[in-house]
This record gives sequence, C-alpha cells and structure tokens, in this order.
Amino acid sequence: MPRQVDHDERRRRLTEALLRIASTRGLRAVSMREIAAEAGVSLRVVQYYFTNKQALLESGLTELGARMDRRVKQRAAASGELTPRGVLAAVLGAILPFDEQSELDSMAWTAYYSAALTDPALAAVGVTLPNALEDFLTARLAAARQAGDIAPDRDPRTEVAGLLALANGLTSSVLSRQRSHAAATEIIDYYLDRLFGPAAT
Amino acid sequence: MPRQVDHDERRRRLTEALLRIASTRGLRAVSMREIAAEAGVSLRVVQYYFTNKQALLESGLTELGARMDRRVKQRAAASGELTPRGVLAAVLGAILPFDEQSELDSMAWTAYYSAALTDPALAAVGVTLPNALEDFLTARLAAARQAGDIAPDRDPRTEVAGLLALANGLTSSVLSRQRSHAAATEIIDYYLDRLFGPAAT
DNA sequence: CCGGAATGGATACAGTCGTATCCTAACAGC
DNA sequence: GCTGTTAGGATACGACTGTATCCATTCCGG
Repeated sequence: MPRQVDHDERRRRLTEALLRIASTRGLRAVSMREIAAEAGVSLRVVQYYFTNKQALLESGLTELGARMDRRVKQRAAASGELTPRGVLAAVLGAILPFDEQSELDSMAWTAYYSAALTDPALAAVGVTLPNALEDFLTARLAAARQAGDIAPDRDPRTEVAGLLALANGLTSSVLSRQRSHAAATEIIDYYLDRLFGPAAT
Repeated sequence: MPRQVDHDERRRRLTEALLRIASTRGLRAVSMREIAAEAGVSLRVVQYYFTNKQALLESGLTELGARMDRRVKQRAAASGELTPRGVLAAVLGAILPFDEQSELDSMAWTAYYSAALTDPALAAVGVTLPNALEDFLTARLAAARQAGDIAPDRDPRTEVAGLLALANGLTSSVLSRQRSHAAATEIIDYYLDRLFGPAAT
C-alpha cells in the first residue's frame, strides 16, 4: 500500500469546498470541476474520493447538519442555563444566523432545502436533524410543564412546532436582509415571554 | 404587419410552462428547451418572446407574486370578515399551501427564494410582495390597537413580522411533509388566539 | 529490490446549456 | 401584386456538464 492518505480528511476538505461554493454562489454553481478548483486539487481527485456528484451533495448536507448540531450544543453549553427557557432560547438562537459562518451555512441550508423538495435522496438526509430537534425540545417542554414552569394548558408539541417554524421563517428574512439578527432575536424573545411569562433573561 | 399575435398571451403561456417545471422538478430543471417542450412550441419561440433566460426567470417570479396577491385578496374577500383577526387569518391562511395549485406555487416560490439569495436581480423582484404584505398588515393591526381590539402593549410591527415568519416557516414544514396543512392552520390559530384573546372565529 | 496496489494527472466522451444565425412563410399597407 | 415587417422552423456554436479511461507515479510488503 503506497502513499497512504487519510480518506476521511480528503473527503472533509472536498465537502467544505462544496459548501463554500454552495453558500456563496448557490447549489447550481456547484460542479465537480468547481469543487476541485476551490479545494485546489484536480478533477480526478474529486472523482476518486466520491463516486458520484450525488454522493458529494449528500455529504454536504450531512456536514451542514453536523455543524448545526454542533452549534446548538455549543450554544446550549455556553449559556449554561438549565432552565427550559434557557434551553429553548439557546436552540432557537443557534438556528438563526448569528455570525458570518452560520449565515453562510444557513444560505447553503436554504439551497439544500429547496433542492430536497425535488430530490428524495436529499430529503431523506435533510429531515433527520429538524425532527431530532423537534423531539428533543418537545420532551424538554413537556417536562417543564410537569414541573409547573409553564401553564398546563399549553401543548408542548404545538408550542415547539410553532417556535421552530418561527425561527426558520425569521432565518429566511434575516438572510434576505429584510430583518437584522437583533430584530429576529427580539421577536423570538417576545414569543418566549409569551410562553413563560415576562421574565428577565 | 403580418400574422399579428398577442405577445402578452404568448409570454403568459411560456411563463406558466416555466412555473410548471420549476414547481415539479425544480429551477435547475428549467431550460429554454424544456420550457419550449412544456409549452408545446419550438425553442425559437421561447427565444423570440423573451430576450434572455434571465428575463424569463424574472417573469416567472413576477407571476408567482401576482398569484399570491390574488390568493390573498380572494381569501380575504371570501371570508368576508372585516375584523382585524379575520384579515390576519385570511392572509396567513393564503400564505400556507392549502390546495394542489397553491402547494405547487409554494414549491416554486421556495426555489426562487433560494435562487434569489445568490441572484440580486431576482432578489429585487422577490422582496416587493412580502414587504407590501408586511406593511399592509402592520397598518391594519395598528388600527386594531387604536380601536382597542388588542392590548395596547403589543407592538404591531413585531407581531406582524412574527406571524409572517411563522407562516413562512410553517409553509416549509408543510411542503416537506413534516406537518399537515391542518396542523399548520391549528398553530396559526393558536398564535392568533394568543394575540386577540381566545375568541371563536 | 521488485511486483502490485494506491493515488492522481491528462484527456476524452456524449450530452446539454444559452445564444446566435439563416431562412422561409405569412400577411398588412401601398 | 409587390414589398417589407413579423413570426417561427432548423441548425450551429462554443462552453460546460458528469463520467470514464488511460497512464504515470509512489511506496509498502514480500
């Protein structure tokens, strides 16, 4: 076995190059040759480490999901809050684009989302994270209701679904510069106040 | 002047063909030749009535906006309610995909939205309607607050922005089959109850 | 030290893309 | 009826696409 190379590392570099193109110029600008150029390698190398363009695309979406997951956990840990509201605020805040990298990732995510509407393979990869997020938050909120932190007439599943949809919609408006990040955060806080009662965070 | 032809009518047919492709197979499947085939004409005809592919794309987005506008007005008129809540419910209900055609249009809209993130010309066309909608609803809600229909501590602009973002986010989840139309409507009603107080519609 | 697997450079292939060009009907005004 | 503009059929161009193939390295295990 000559010239052993770390395949995972190579694939990671290529996937990152793909996401860089997708987030700045859109998925339609992603081609095997463009990825090769962006990663500074030859076309053959891209072909060598990914059998297909499809496989490459799916790898990009998987990576995007992993990044979002990392951001959520990181933010939840950083805020350090263990209150239900703290968890919700951290997760929703991690969905909104809050710095340059997360904004780029959100753009790529948006491109993938619309591609998934007409590509079942991508759709299958893409639903994993949102579903996991919704289940996780629903469980947390159900526990909070048990503990009496929120009113018993609130349905945790409906609340979480609404808040997640809200965060996604706000992300869209932030990406299209209709709204600033600060304004979006304000709206989320506004709704959290409504849910938990107006408590200072 | 020989063989006079209704240019607007021809362009409309081509635009509709474009949207049919975009909503079922995505914007990336839209090509001049595909549009020609879908409309049952030759490639030359498509070129003849639209100078550019770009012009064709912009025409598609304009048409999507017009359809949405029509739907909003139609639903508002059909519900016949003049109450602030009725207007809000009608508009938000018109944003959600509620039948096959509006679902197809929502898919096309999503495709356009992500394309607009990397295409300034499309972005310019696409922001018109959402902004108009937000301004219209904000004015309505401000009037409602004046009239005492909602609590005076609610900020109309924030409320409207939140509700529109919510409707957009719910549309996404309905399109990706994460949620049914009924479930999405329920969530919207839930939030409207929160805003106006639990009144029967 | 050498045969063979791992890695990747160079190039080719068959399609498809947007756009441009050439040419022929069709028909209103003179 | 001739003319000139309008409407479109047919075809071509060069660029780009994903994928496949051929071939030269590199270097580990025997």
